Amino acid sequence: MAKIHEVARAAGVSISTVSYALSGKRPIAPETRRRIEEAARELDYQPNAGARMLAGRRTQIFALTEPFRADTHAPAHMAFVLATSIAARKYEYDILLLTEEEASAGMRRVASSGLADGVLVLDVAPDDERVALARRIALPCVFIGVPDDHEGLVCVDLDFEAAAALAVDRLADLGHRSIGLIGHPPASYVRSNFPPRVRRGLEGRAAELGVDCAVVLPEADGPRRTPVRAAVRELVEGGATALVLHCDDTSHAVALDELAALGRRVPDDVSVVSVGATFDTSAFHPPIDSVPLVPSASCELAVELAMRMVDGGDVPAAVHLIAPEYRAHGSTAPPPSASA
Amino acid sequence: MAKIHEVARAAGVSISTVSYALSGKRPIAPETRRRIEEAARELDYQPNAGARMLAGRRTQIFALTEPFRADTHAPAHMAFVLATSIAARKYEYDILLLTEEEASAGMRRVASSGLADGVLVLDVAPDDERVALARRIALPCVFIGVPDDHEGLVCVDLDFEAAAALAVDRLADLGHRSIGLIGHPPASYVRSNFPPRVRRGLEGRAAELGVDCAVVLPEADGPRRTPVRAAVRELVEGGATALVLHCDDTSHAVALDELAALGRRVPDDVSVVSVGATFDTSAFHPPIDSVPLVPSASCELAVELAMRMVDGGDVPAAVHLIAPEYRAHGSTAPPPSASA
DNA sequence: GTCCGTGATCGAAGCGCTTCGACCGCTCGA
DNA sequence: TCGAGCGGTCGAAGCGCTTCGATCACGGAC
Repeated sequence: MAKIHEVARAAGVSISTVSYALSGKRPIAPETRRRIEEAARELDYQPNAGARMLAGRRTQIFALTEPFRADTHAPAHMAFVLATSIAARKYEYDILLLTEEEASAGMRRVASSGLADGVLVLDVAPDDERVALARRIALPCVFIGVPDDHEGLVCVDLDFEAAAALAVDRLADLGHRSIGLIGHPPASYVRSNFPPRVRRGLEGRAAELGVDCAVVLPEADGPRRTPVRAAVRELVEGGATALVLHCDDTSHAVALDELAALGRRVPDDVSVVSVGATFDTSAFHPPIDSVPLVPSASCELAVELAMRMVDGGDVPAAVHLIAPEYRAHGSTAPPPSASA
Repeated sequence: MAKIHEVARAAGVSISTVSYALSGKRPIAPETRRRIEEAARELDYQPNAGARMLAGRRTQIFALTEPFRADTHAPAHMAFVLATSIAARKYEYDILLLTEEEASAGMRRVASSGLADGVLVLDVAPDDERVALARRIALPCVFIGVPDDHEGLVCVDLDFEAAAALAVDRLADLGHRSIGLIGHPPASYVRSNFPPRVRRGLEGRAAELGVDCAVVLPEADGPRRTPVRAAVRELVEGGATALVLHCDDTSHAVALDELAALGRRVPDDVSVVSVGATFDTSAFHPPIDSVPLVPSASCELAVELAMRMVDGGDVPAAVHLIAPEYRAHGSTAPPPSASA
């Protein structure tokens, strides 16, 4: 709770010199700077947040709007919140949490009270109500996810189409001619923005390559995940030699379990690739190849763009897609027919 | 982005009158107040956050420290974060997120820069490092959870001992003389503060009432939850006529599934009670009686205490335990032997 | 030797709000 | 009738910081 004038007195300089020394905005003699820094350290000086906001026109705060919908997949979203927070701290920014109904009312409030320098929008729905708001408020907004109508917005996201296509490429390269997708529950294809993109990417690239492609979207249910098991059986018995998984971690585990129950070995009998997972697919038995969704990648880019906007740099209003990356863990191989 | 002087001009009064009218801290003539409120509404006036912090010595912000440990159960913690945020908004407070390593460094930073009026501590470990920090900083701190060493701290939590005891009471009242507890994985009994309290409460009350009591702590594992199934079998075959569940939602579902697989009906053959669950146990098949852990109850009390401390009221440094509540959903009945 | 440019530092003016003390006119009790 | 008291309002002093000139000493160029 030391104040700047105490530091100034301790260092034998004026208040403004302290400010310039600490911000580096004007040249200060090395010896003077040293004294000031030492005094600041000894007094445990931290500039008062309110005063800084008022005088500096910078709050050093980003608002994070996160609706926490009932169907929000908690672990994944926690990972995004965490990644955002860590990315922001690298620029000395803090995160103010705006939840629920507050996601919209809060955005407005934060904008007009000048509580934050920018807004990061998480858990984006295809028809997100925050889109309209983002266009209206005079605050940099970055969407992590892509709403249907994203004109004039700055969005960041994994290139899900390319991610799915990458998985298809890999499998096709190995000689697979028939692959199956186990997706999220059907409801997710309405509420979230990315499941349809994975499906599109997969089917599109499969068509380009002349690869057969079946899609099953198992309903969500209890711990038995019966629909997932049924999906695995359906696809494998239908002749698929490779499975692409785009679903939650439990479904991954259940799918592997079902393959084992069917006596199909991975990767000898069936190849498996995960697309868009935020969890660690190398921890499964067996470890699974993955084209992951990396929260820190999206969040770091989002924060970087937000910072540029705050600093007055101009950032193209566009969807900034992050290139996918294939992580091999040994769950893919040529199909049995090819080696036979 | 309207400023107070614009409101003052529009309403034909001085700046201070606007401030008093809006804060209610001095009597203002009804007609004047009306004009001011109207002007504020029309200009969409929101006091500037920085100016307010500086002049008012109130930030209207609570910091929330949430370490997001790897073993943190995401859905439960998201529920707490959300509940805290909602509780805080009732007092017009916002939540600033402090995560990870930042949980400690951030507490210090927030305290000495005056960014928040108080700190809410979530996901408390028995030997939490934030305890020492809380004693050192000059900011109201409220722990949601009880660390081992809580002297001088303000803590809020469900009375887990009483919750477990309540479950035992209910079962004993119905005539059960042998009950089994299926708890969290053993590791949780070291890392978290509440599992041991449930166990203590259960065993203690069971001993008082002369009820047999067996405890199994199944290891965490994959989606099959084999250890949970084994635990159910072990307890039921060991003669338990009632199960107390203190574990995650998947384990609940698996336990019910295993009972069904064993041909034991709930509640006719086996009674089941859940203790300390944050999820909805009435959604299971069959619905399960519950002595729940209600995030909003803990968080609302925590925020209320924090507000009192901010307002200078004195709050006893103590563990504020919340009385448990029994929610019947039809999963308990007298044991078969009693009715036979 | 004078002048000017430059690096280093300082003083003071805000930033937009809250709050203290003062003021003014009115009512009511003595 | 007079003054105390009070409801209602205003002006101004900060809150702690950033930042814009201004200042000053010093060296090099002419």
